[in-house]
Amino acid sequence: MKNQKQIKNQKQIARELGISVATVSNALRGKGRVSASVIKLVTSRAEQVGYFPSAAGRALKTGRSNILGLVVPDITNAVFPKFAQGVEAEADKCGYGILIADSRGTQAGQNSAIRQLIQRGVDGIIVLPQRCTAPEVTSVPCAFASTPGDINNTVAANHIQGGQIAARALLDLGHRNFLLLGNDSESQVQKDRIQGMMEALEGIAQFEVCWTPDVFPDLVEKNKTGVTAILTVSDLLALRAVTQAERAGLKCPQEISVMGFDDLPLATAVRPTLSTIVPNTTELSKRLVAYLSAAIHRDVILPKPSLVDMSIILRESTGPVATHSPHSTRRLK
Amino acid sequence: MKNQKQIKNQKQIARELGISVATVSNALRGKGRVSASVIKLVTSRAEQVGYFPSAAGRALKTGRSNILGLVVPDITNAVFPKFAQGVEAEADKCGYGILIADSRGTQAGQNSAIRQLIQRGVDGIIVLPQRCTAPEVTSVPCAFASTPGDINNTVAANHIQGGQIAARALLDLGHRNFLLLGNDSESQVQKDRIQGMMEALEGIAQFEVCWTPDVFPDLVEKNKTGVTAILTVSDLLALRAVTQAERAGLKCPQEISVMGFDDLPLATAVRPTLSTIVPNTTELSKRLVAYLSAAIHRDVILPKPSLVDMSIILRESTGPVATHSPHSTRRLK
DNA sequence: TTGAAAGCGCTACCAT
DNA sequence: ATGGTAGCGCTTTCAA
Repeated sequence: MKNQKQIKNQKQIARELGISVATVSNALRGKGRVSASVIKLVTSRAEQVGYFPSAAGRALKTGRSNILGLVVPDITNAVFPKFAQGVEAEADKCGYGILIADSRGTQAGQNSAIRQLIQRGVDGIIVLPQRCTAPEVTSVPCAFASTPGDINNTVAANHIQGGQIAARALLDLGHRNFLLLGNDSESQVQKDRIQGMMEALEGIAQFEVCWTPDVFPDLVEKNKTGVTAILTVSDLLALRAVTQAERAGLKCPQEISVMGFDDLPLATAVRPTLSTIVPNTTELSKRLVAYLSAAIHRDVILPKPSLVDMSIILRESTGPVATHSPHSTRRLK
Repeated sequence: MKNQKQIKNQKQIARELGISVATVSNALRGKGRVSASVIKLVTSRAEQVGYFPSAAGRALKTGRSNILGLVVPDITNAVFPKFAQGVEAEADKCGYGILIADSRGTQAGQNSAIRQLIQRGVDGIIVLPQRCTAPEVTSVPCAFASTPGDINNTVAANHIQGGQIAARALLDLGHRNFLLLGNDSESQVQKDRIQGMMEALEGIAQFEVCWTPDVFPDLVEKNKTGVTAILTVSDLLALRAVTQAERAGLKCPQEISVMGFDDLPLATAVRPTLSTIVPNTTELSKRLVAYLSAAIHRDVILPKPSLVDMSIILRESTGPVATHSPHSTRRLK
């Protein structure tokens, strides 16, 4: 017991210094009117004994824990880590800690996760909703990161715009015959991305949409019919397209270009490295935390919910359409 | 203000019921000697008004927050999510929440993250150390997840054993000429994995170790010299080996087998799917949380630190050595 | 069986 | 400029 280094509190510091706890508190917080000499005395003493305020005591008094909850549908989902990192960094800047909760992909799990977090005393909650399910009404501020819905506290990546810039980038490279690849036609995110692609291609190029729950289309055959570019809704799918193509002897990007989505870590770990559409997780996190912070402090004007544009990173998996290819654009004209 | 649903506390429940707070507390916690009728009365009332105890109040009184800190070197590291999920699940089972902190890959960041967590009042901390750097002494129980070191509160995946089973699996498939692939010869994890592989192969098969910080070995040339199997230290590296091989016209697994490590999500997303060595994150998490829980409650006997064996998953990227191949084992004999 | 009261560590109000 | 004190919500001891 004795070897356990005792943590000092304000009371003990006050006693040792022969002053009151109120003065210690005031001196430490820079509040109140305390003489410079006492401030110096107290702060140096506090430093010396390694004092830091008790989170519980402060939370009880102020009614704030300075902790935000983060509900994620599935931690093993590859897009989560980048997001969590952004949120953690931004929260840290604002003095908040992040308590994570896994909703295990179910609506019930999501609700129970939210309840859990509230009971743990978080000041606000960020939810990455599972398939855009409606939120449960809660007693603390909540912000949602998802595709735009009807709720007004949602911040979302602009997946439609993301799909558009993916398509335009390949149009710029001369491609005029596309294969659009998704793997979950129920996912609003994927639907939005595909929709954006279609909007950008409509009337300018040929395209075919292909949802592949399990079977993968025969890329060689597609290529024979003139396809020179594949737009996918995820890096994982893009990777699969690339490996599938190369196995069949189709060189990427010389004979076929492939575009991914999300800029997962694997995008730069594979060869060819993947061109991809990257969500601005920093900005998303910033807005989510800013919204919560404002709501927590009961600011009158809350930041507007909004869409955050995505950007593009061109790497090795995309290239100009091969002019000498028998399947190139020229032939279609 | 008025529309904000007021959260009830014990005092209010006590007043409404015309009894004392002490009785409410006792009834709710099943402690003390309270009549069954009062218990029923209080619990039903609590349920009815949606009462839940204030985390801050309880923490202040008990000195425990029921929150564990988790320090990770880099959230975007692909092995982290599975780990975090395991820890979160296990902690949840034991009534703990998880507060995450990113050490941003530096020793200084790690120390500051630990300090932060302590200030937030966590009861214990799990650290995934950056390159096995020594821990800073702390005032709360700490458990480390890493390769075995000298510290006695470390739980680690048995990377050496993992390397061994990777090698043995391919020996069983008839392979006798290996290429061992790492990409960071400073990493203790990678060194252990390679060491395990070498131990299993020594005296039984030929092998060559190759550290590839940037340049990738010419697999076709290696294959010409008889190599039929590649053992890597990560799925990412395995994937790169597979794509490299297939680009060069070497079929996987028909002509060359490739083994990964970690069972990242991408392992099943690519073709061929990757055979890999998978750490038992569930067991690791269980032991870490169990250790901390025991330490927090000042149990006399603490669970022993220990190594957790890894297991193997055989998928499509490995196969029997081709008997007809001119480079197969027979030729070496 | 029940209740009164102390006190965990902190902040803020009000006196001095 | 400084200090006394109340009280945040809870648990626990002790008294009734």
